[in-house]
Amino acid sequence: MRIGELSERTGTPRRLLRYYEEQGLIVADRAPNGYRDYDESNVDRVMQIRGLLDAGLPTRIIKQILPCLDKPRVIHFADATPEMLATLTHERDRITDRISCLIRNRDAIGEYLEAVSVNRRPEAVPTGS
Amino acid sequence: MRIGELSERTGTPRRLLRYYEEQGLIVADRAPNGYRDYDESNVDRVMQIRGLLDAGLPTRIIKQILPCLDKPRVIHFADATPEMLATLTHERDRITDRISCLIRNRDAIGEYLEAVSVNRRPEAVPTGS
DNA sequence: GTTGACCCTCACATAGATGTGAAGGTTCGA
DNA sequence: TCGAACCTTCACATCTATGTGAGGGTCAAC
Repeated sequence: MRIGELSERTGTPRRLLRYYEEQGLIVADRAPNGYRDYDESNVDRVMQIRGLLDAGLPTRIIKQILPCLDKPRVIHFADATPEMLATLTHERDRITDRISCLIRNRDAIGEYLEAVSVNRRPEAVPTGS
Repeated sequence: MRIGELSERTGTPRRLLRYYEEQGLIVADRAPNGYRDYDESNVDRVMQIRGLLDAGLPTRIIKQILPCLDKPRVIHFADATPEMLATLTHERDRITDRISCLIRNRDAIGEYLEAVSVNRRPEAVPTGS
């Protein structure tokens, strides 16, 4: 598929698809006329990328994570240098931190919304404190 | 406490503490000489802010979330306009999306690391596919 | 064979979070 | 009273992900 279709199917501006390619996050074949030619797997990959970017990861890190997401993984074990494994471990832990932070805050928002929906103007809310 | 101490205790450059204030995320009293004067609660608040920024939320959104985090909440119910509640609901859902994305990817990294630790150079990995 | 809808590269612009430093006031201890 | 270590504001710089558009090629349909 060409860039327009990928753009539509992923809701991503063409500009960014080219940018992700420049950053080494996706690869595209080229048709004889120079047009980029994407295969089906790029749809999922682009969604992954967007999700991770939105979650605050920079392209530099995403690039290192992406090989983990391909199944079967066999081919990619060549990348598994000790430094790479250390990086991955570290990033995994940082992601875990992010997750707990987000869960905490989401739950706080949830509780707030709950409290508001129960009583638009409460004098006191049982917070346990 | 003054900005230097808050900076040290939160691991945040002074520059950013001033920036967060400018964005309306924190407030500081002023000593007679003009120095910012923070109270204890700002330590936690700054950590919240940094966590959320790191998780990809812009200061504009963080500003709207912060009131949810204060307990007791009683005072803040004044902010609970319908638009605000809609925004919060929406942001909560977006955060939930981010969380699932991060969990998916973290687990994928985990599986990758696991696979590597079991066998540095496997011919085939049981992926279920 | 021209038009319209694609595609290409290149390049400059923007926005948000952050780095850095200048120019200057305050406070405190030697 | 001087210097060190704070603090202030202001302003320009940087990086990353994006927006936008110019200048130009390709191709299918009419």
